[in-house]
Amino acid sequence: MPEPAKRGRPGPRRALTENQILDAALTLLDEGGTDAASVRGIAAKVGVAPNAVYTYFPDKAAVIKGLVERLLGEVDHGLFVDRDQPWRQRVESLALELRTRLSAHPGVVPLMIGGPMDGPNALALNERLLELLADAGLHPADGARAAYLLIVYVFGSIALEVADLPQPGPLPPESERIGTRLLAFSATPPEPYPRTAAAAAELAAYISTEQYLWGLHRLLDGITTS
Amino acid sequence: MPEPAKRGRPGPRRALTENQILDAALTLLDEGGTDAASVRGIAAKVGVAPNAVYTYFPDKAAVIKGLVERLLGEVDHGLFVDRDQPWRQRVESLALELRTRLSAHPGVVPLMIGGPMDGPNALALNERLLELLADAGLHPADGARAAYLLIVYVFGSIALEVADLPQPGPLPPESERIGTRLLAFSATPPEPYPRTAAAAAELAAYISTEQYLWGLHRLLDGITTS
DNA sequence: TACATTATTTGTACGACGTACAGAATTAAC
DNA sequence: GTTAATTCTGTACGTCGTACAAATAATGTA
Repeated sequence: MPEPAKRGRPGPRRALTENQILDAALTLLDEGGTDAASVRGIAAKVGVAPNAVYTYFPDKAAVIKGLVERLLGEVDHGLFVDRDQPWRQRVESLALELRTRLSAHPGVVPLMIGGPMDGPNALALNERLLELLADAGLHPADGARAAYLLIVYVFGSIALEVADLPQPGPLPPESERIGTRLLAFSATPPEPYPRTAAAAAELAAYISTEQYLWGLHRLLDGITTS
Repeated sequence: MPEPAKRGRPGPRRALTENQILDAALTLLDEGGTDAASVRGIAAKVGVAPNAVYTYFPDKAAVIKGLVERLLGEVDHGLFVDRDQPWRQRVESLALELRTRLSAHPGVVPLMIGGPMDGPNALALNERLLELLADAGLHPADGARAAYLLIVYVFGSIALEVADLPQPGPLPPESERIGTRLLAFSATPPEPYPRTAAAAAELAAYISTEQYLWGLHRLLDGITTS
């Protein structure tokens, strides 16, 4: 929505766009963890003075907010708006899609939990979920509560996963912690401990996804039998 | 566990203790929010130079960790270790106790989610929950999964509450459109019901607790019918 | 009592952070 | 060519976490 333009115009060759800034922020978060998204770092990444960022965003919080919004905007609604599909499958698609999108950028999760998610895309997703549950035949009141439960589950699950993962580059000194965690949470204790960090990460990913689905099914059972 | 002491001894009047530092940190968090717990602020609160804190904690993260641990150490185990009580009630007691403890200090929640919770008290709680579920007759594998689900639910719920996400609003008026009703308790309360801020807070507290219990029951239903 | 030893606290300093403000640079409209 | 609008930079302030060395005060030993 660019204003109709007044007298004078752009600036000097316009070195920046909002999306470049968000790209830089996301890259930094992905490779350096939650604390790596500094305004100065972002500016450096796009080759600009630190305060140039403030031409496009009022403050750092706005950058984060924009980033979260863009991420949420990427979720594929096509997966769960199809009214001909069984509703449980649609909920599952939504939950899995969200999880996939978010855990692809673990550094973002603490930031998005840190502040209110009231952007248009967040609200749109909320709305979709409510519609979906209404399609499932739930009374609006029950639909709202079920939506709450599902949202809590999705975000809680991701937050827990992220909190457990090593934030910065190198993996933790000992994979012992992963081992005990899996022992506590997984159905079958990993008989052979993962040798390499990559194997450990892969196993953890598999188990946590499987875990996630199991919990989701229990949730759905709870909702339907109420 | 103070070392047996060598030759010389204390310092100059020992102005500090770990607990005083944690107290100051908690007070700051309570009255100023998550960002208010700065090392300098803590030091000022106990009337000491900023770096004096580093005599007792290696860094700020350790202070936070100590604070979380102390908080978790305060949960009353007596409420749910009684094997003669019905297990569902015991789980409920644990979940509610945790929620009460944590939402009494909302500023702490993002901090505790920010890092792994691997302190002794956290692990002890985990252990208690697993024992409880074992008492309930759940197969160890199912117990572990149920524990995961419950933990996700408890922390996710609290995190969501703290993050000011859209929670289900007042239930009665069913004629309203489903989407807009959810907005009733998000970021800025529009015009509806509560007149005073105190009344609104009270109502919100009631609703979110009630919501929490409902979700918990759905969870428990899901677990038992699996 | 005097001394040496040790734990605690402070003084000072550094680098990184978010961001405010004034000006330079650049472009478009007149 | 002048003018007005926009974008970016230079510089600066206050705050943060925290490292290092010196000052302080209490203790155990002599």
